[in-house]
Amino acid sequence: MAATLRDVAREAQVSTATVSRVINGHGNVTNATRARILGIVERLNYVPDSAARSLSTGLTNTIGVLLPDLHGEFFSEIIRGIDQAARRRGLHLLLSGVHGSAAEAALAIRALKGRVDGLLIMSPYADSEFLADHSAGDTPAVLINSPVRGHSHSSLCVDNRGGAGAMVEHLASVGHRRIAFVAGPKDNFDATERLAGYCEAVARLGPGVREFVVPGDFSEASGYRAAQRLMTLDERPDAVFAANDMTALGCLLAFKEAGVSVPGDVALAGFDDIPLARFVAPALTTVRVPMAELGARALDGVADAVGAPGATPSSTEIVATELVVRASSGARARMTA
Amino acid sequence: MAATLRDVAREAQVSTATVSRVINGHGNVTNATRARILGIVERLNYVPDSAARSLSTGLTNTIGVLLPDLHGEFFSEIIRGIDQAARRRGLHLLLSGVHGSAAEAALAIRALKGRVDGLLIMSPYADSEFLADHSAGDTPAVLINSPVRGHSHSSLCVDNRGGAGAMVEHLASVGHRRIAFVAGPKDNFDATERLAGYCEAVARLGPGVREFVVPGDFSEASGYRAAQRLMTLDERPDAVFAANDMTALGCLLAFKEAGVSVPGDVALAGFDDIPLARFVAPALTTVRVPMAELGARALDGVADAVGAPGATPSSTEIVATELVVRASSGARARMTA
DNA sequence: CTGAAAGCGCTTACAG
DNA sequence: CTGAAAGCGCTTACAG
Repeated sequence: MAATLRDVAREAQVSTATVSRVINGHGNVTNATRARILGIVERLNYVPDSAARSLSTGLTNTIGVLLPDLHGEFFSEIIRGIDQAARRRGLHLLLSGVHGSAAEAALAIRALKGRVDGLLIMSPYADSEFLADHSAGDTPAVLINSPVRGHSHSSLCVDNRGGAGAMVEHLASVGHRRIAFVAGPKDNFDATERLAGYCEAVARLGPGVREFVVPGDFSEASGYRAAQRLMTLDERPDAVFAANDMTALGCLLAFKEAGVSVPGDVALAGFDDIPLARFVAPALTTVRVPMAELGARALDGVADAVGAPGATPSSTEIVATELVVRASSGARARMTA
Repeated sequence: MAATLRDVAREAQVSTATVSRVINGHGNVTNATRARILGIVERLNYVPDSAARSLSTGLTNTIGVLLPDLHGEFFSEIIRGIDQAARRRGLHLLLSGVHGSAAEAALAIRALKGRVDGLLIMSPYADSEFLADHSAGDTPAVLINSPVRGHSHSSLCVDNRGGAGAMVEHLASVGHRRIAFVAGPKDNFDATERLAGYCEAVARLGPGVREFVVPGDFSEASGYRAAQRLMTLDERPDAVFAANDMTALGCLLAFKEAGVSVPGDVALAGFDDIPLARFVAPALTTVRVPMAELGARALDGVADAVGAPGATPSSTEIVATELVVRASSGARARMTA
């Protein structure tokens, strides 16, 4: 059996209150007693029980993290960011993976009660209404990339719209006019925002540039099909902008197989900047999404809200993206590794 | 304030014991009382407090996961495997990221006391001696890929040795004789096991095949340097087997720059089967490490140990690897996507 | 500077 | 089938 506070107190011939003070560094204790207690703590290898501590303080020093089914790199990058931020603050992370439905997500949130001080939520089902219903209300939460901006919770969004716009402008700036867009899933927030950014930019660029959207679903296969379809067109596009990198890679494959040169015959661009993007030939021009930063900022947001209850400003922050120009867009502009 | 057991009991005009029985499904309660209580639970949106429950039951239904600094894909795959297994068993996951030293890892383990029922540990510092010192002994734990096979804890290892052997045999079977090996870090367990597997296989294959090892450190850059060095040799190898895929990609780059054809002039193989392996040209022959399965099996191991305390068989399981033959090894055998 | 005591929210023998 | 009571291991006003 592991030693308890009482064991230490008995050995030291003091009350548990005194031991507790020493453990928690609450000054008012003689140096002598403190030293004696610390010695015994050491000897007994005493470690406070977190459950007990949580029960009496009402604090767990733990943040619950709800994540959807993310593809590999994103998943790991965002977790890394969250983990680093949590480590800096001495907080623990309770992870809750893929939730296939709103009901599952709700269950996961309930199960976290009493285990966490705050919630970091990235789930397609978690809008602010959902949270109001299930989050017990009193638990601070920040939503990542949530479609609905709640008034009761903070949220953090990737600037998908701005990033897509910047890409369209880049493609236009290096001379492309017929810029097609391979869309993502219609019910995906990132996907629809990127599409919107594309449309806005095209509209902005005026009559020389026209909108042309092909369906896709973020998969490599959908990119492959989209590219095949684009090649059958009478008026082929001179640039293809895919809603994400995997889709762009599918396009690349189809172009290669068809003997269409990238960027010679057609420019290609993606979104995300997955690690593969640098390695394919030609290297893929894309929009970088700073996942680690997103995770870290979200964690910081929750931690701040936990620290200053009530004073939650319930903001909506936008995380900027970065245009990464590589060979595939056929730009003669600066090249990035 | 969220409702407590007592609130429910008061409303239902029963004791907290009865409510507790209903909540936990302990049969001996009238259907009438049960229904009444359940109704109130619903109305008050009562959710049991986990900290309190943990304190009185001594169980947290949570497994602590200690991970080192893994590169992206591995990290996410292993977590995914762990998460799925945990979900199946209704367990929560407390994540503890990168630990740069044994002291840090020890601190992390201590901090988990009272928060977890068991430990899943993947850390270069966590051998069984370390665990005996810090794990409070009573917490079941399984080590992933730990260099030391403890007698007090179970461990799970990737069959690095067998995988490397299989690769050497594959390369030999398609006609290669001068098979060089680009090693990994000397203090890395995976790396040294792979090297050992290579050496054993070379010895097994007899006089026609000789051992030739070049240093490396798992990085792409080290592969690049190794390949350059190999090309200066009087007797160039006809196959290069790198200790991991990133190293192999470095070799590939060096070969390409030097105008050395792969697999025409030299065959190339890696280890890990990172996603990139399929995408490079030529696609990389490699050894797949089933990370998700590794994670899932480790979680299951901990959960079983938690369920059956004392009866821990403290086994050492080996997780099989899989030879993945692609174009880079120049095999005329079956090709895998 | 130190201690006695109540309390955090639950569970669980033990009686009845 | 149900309840009174003790206990899980800590923290924290409140006294002294």
